[in-house]
Amino acid sequence: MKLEGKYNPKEFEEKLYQEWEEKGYFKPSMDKSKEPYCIMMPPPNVTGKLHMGHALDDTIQDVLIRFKRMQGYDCLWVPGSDHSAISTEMKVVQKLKEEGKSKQDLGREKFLEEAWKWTDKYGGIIQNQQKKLGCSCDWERNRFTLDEGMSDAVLEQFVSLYNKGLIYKGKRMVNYCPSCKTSISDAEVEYKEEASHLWHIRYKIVDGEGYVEVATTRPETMLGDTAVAVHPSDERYKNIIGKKCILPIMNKEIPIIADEFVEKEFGTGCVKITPAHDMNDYQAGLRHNLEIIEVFDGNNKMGDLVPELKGMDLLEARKIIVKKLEEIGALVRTEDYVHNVAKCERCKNTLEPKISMQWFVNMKDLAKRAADSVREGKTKFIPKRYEKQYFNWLDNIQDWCISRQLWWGHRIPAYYCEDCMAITVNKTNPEKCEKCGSTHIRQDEDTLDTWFSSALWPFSTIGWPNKENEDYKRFYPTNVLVTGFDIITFWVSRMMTQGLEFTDIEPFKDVLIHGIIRDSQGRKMSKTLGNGVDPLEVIEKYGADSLRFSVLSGTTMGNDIKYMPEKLEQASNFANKIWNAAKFVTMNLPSNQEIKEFDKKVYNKENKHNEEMLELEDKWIINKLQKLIIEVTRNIESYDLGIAIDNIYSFIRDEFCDWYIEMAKTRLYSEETEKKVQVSYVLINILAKSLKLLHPFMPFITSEIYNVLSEYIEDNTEIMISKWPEVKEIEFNEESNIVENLKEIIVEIRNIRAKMNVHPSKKTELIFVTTKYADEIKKAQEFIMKLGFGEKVTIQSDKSGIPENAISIIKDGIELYLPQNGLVDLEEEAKRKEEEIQKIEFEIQRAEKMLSNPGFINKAPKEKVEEEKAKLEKYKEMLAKLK
RNA sequence: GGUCGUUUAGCUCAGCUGGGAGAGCAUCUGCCUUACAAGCAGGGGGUCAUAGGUUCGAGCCCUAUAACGACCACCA
Repeated sequence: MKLEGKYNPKEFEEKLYQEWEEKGYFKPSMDKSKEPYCIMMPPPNVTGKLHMGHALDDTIQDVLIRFKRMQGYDCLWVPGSDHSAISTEMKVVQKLKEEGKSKQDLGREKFLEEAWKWTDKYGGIIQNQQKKLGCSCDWERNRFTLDEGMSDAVLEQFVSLYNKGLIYKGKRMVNYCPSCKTSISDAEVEYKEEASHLWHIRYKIVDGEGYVEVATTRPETMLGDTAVAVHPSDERYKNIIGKKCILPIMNKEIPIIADEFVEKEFGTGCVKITPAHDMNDYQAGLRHNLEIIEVFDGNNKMGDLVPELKGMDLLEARKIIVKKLEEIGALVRTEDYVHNVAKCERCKNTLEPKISMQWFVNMKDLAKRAADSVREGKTKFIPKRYEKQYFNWLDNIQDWCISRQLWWGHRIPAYYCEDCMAITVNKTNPEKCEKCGSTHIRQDEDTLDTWFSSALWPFSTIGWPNKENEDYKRFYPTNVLVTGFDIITFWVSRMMTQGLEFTDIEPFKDVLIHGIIRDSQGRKMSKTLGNGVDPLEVIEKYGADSLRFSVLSGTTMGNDIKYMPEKLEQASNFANKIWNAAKFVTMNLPSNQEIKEFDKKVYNKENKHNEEMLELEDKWIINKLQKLIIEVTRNIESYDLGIAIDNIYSFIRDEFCDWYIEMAKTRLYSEETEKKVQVSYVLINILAKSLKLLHPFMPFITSEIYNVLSEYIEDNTEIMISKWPEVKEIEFNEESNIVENLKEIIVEIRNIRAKMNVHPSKKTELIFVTTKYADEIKKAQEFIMKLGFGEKVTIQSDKSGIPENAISIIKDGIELYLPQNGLVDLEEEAKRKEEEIQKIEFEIQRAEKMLSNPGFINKAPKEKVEEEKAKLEKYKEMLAKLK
């Protein structure tokens, strides 16, 4: 079989994926003799579409899984999706709105029906896109966070934490999103700078002269002020502490209190305290037992403190209040001011701190344990610096607000007795109150934070809480979690806390953190900017392999990646190059039987190559490949995927295509079958092995080509289930060095010819003067002649008979002379030689300087000193020959 | 305010535990050499942000500075 036509990924990518899936290659074998390896895919939003971030995240995981699978591990990669409470509910609400309906109109049950319909309609899209990318995950184990099993896990989690006293219900100030109409956790708050004003207002002091001046960014909250605070050690205000002042508009007396949290330097050093609408004020209010007066109603409109403002929009009311303050002379001045405003991570609207009854998880001990695990190195972050981010979050953690005023999600399994008010928390719907036995019970209306369920992902996906589940027993804990740094607080830290709590072990050994993909201008890709790149369009145009290559080549874990279309060009050019190289290799082959016969002769008893079966250049490329195998294996194992793929790239392109294939041609075109078989064997094997190395990165093209090659080689399984190449001992170092020298000489010949503008058709005699390498050069003369534009290769032991004006090229142990034959400009050649001499003299100076430095001689490692000495000798010798 | 990251060729970025600066793209020169013009061969281009320090030796380690970026904190 031969490869034909041009590289066209569309012709085989889809087909191959189907074959892999049908043959069950994505599923683990559960073979006990193999070591398990497991990755849980971070679940994307169930109704989401693939974006570049997923493409990167999935590619990394697929590389690791495919690599480990080839290394002989029993691999499981579990895909899935997340119900994404807020974002999905928002989408469904939006859809209903377009139909003129509201959530409340429908009621809970009907709404959930709609949400499921929505999920069924848009769910699964991303899975198909991941298939296009080549993800080798086990789709039969695909999970959804609202699945029955996963929901059961959440119930188990909630009830267990509740029974341990780690979950409690309480009235607290939480971040409330007026747009999503739910409370959210601290992690879901984003702060954004916003230009605003600082209004300075003065409150008249009772029983005394003058005023206290406070500053606020939210004058509309002043209606709910219940105190003014100053710093206890602030000399300016010592005498008014304990006095009262009059709150304008409300015309009521509020106390002046002292509290450490006040910054003396900020503004006037006096702060108005509105416990109902500010986190700090709330805390201060608790400390000083202040009355909590809510200014806004449940819909985030003005309440009825001032009848004329009732129901008014907040900003509207602000204007009126400012105007009123101005009228009564309470407004001192207005100043432009930029400050941070809390925004909802989901909808980007401004959050409102709100006191309400919510469910919380007491995080302190859970967080400490999770942090300690990483401190003790039981779970490692790559790169390590992200551990700081993780510690920073966990070490300063607040209790986690887990209740959401949403319907789409896991409903809180708490039941209230309408008779005795007791709470029953139970996995299954209780029939009666566990305290008084009343049947008048109703379930809590709220659902749980999405992240509460995704915190269980590493084990709830494989059967937990059933600890006897085969998958759970075999694959937990998982090996590595691959995700972006933006999700460390949301997800990684929570999986760690819950994993340790429920399974007593870290849910993953490594946490591999990657950056985000930015647009070509370095901006974050976002819907609002419309600068997102659709991976599917990229696949359509360049193929999945090119996309995968482009997100990994030249990157480092943890650093952001700029999207560069040029990189896709590079990738697809590379793929095209491989395609053509493979086409060439399969073009002039002897029969596969002959090659396989040769294969049997090529290894001796010690499983080392039979030297007599191989030519010099064969040994060189084998040596190079062996080094590559070791490199790439190490690179992938240390997660240096960018380095790994670039190493493979330069081997295939620079060594195999540019040199070896060219060297191979003379033998391949020869009439002698033996030579043809020999070189074909090497070509096929080097290609096959480099394809194996490349397969985790570019699974499609490597597979398509390997299917053709496999009939010629012993290891004729499909590449994705073939064995990862191994090297016991690197062979042929010496031969490799000789070829490297010859390559340098050939480059020099080309260089001279290029400088002198010699047409390729004009050949010259190549006279080698060497005693050391005469045999090798003789063996290599055919390819030397071809690549060095020679018409004839002569090898001699001295310079006799060489014309005086011949061009000389001197390398370590090898001299080459090119008779002029009028090819070359004499002056140019003299100049070139002079430059060459200067270069060598410079090298000699450098080495001599180093070697005359006593510090270097005494302190540098011996090998290094020897190396420099050897270099000096080499250059001196070269110089002597040149002159 | 705290923590961290980045700064290397015209552009985008690599550079593993310190031991002669690399890639891709762009650019210039010459080639339709029967795998590949989506190509081949060759070339030019860098005070590795700045200033100190450690070291025989620093792009890499330490200190300070600057610019940009991220995260955390949130001061009204």
